[in-house]
Amino acid sequence: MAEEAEGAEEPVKKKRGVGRPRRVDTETIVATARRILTEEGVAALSMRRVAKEVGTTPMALYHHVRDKDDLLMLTLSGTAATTPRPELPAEPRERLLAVSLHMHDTLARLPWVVEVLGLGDLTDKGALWMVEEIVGAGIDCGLTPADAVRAYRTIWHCVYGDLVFRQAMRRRAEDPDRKRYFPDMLTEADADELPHLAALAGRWDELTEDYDVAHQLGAVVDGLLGRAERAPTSPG
Amino acid sequence: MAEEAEGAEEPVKKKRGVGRPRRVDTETIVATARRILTEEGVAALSMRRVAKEVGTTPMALYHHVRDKDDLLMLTLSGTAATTPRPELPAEPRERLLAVSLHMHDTLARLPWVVEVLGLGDLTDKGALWMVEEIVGAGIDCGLTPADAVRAYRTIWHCVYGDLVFRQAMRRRAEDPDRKRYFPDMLTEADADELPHLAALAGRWDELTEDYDVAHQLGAVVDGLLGRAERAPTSPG
DNA sequence: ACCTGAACACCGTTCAAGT
DNA sequence: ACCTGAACACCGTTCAAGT
Repeated sequence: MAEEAEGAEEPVKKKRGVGRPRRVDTETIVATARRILTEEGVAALSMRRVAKEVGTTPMALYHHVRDKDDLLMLTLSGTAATTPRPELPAEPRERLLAVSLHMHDTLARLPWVVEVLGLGDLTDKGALWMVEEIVGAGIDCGLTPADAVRAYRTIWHCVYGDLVFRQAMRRRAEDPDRKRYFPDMLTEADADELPHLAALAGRWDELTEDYDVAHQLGAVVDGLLGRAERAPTSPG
Repeated sequence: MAEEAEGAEEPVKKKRGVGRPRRVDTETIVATARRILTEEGVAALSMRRVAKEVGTTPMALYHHVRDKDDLLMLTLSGTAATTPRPELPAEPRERLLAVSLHMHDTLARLPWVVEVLGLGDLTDKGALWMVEEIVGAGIDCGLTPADAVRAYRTIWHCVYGDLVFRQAMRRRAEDPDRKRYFPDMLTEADADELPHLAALAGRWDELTEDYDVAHQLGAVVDGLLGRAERAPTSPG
């Protein structure tokens, strides 16, 4: 029984390179795509590249996936399971914040996942526990189930937005001859129309780097919980 | 000489199909790209397509823009000016909310802009008044300038996230044979591990459609303003 | 059922050469 | 300075045919 479980669990990989190309199975295709994404990012993934690395023709892939977007979504499944599930505080507001931050910090290490998530689907079953915890904690804080879902969505937007623009910032930092726009585009003449921005221009980069998602999420959660925030969180 | 001036000022367009192609200028290139983006979206934009519509070779474009990303960023300039600037309430918290919503509603009508903004730069000078107003309103509500910038960034993440996933939802709705993942992936067996999600699965689509950015932003702003929210906003 | 070969209609960008 | 032609090294996807 131990062996059976072991064999069923083990991913196939390209163990036998000798014989003629074998029939490919969907999991090999998805796993290969996931490896390319992890190592080189979304821009490096092409159907032809996956086919080549799997040892088949591009068209063979279309027997297992509908199209490239479908393949991208399939690569998400199982990624949440690669990060251990943390211990969570019992107090619901703290639990809500802890899960939100766990979500953020996990994804910050998986830049390709952020790009694929923009396609908009929750496809990794192993990630649903985070949604469950956030919604559950919201309810425990006094929100209605519907409001807890709305709160989850808003928190997700904050997390996702931070990740997207953090990645954009990193890309820009890596390409040194990239043009800068804001705040460099501001001239002295703009100080009349845009006084605060003109005053802050010199500190903009510093403020961008200082941006602390954890702190901001704390404030956002306070707002989302509203009056429920001050409801008695009975200390035992 | 009159002809020379006429030719120089007037945007070229394809008025004269007869003669050999004229020298192209950057603004024509950018305007053509912007038209393609407006009419057909980011996926339809290619350097070759722009070159063809401008009446030149792909390589001529590289004399005016660094690369495709650069062209994309240049297309943003001037788009904010296409939406009239609204009257804003005087009360700072309401002004903050009104500008944030104006930002959202403007971009909801410009889906290609949302895609390009993911590149991460504020390139349209005509859009900066919104940042100025949000930061200014934050300061008027009692935030420090630094906290007002952080608040602006968090609000922007909420706005951007909503737009991205709203667009993804629309895309999915337009492709009827696209696979659905959540909540369809939930089985009865998941009700143990994911009780709230299982209970809410049937209402998920309804809750997604009901999501009201204005309402959520109101809560987020409350949280961001924190105690300053109740500070006296001296009426004179 | 699953896979292949060839083809269609494209990409972004470099390079050396022209005017 | 500005533009061109040809080339390089790719794309996603369709179709008809093979086993």
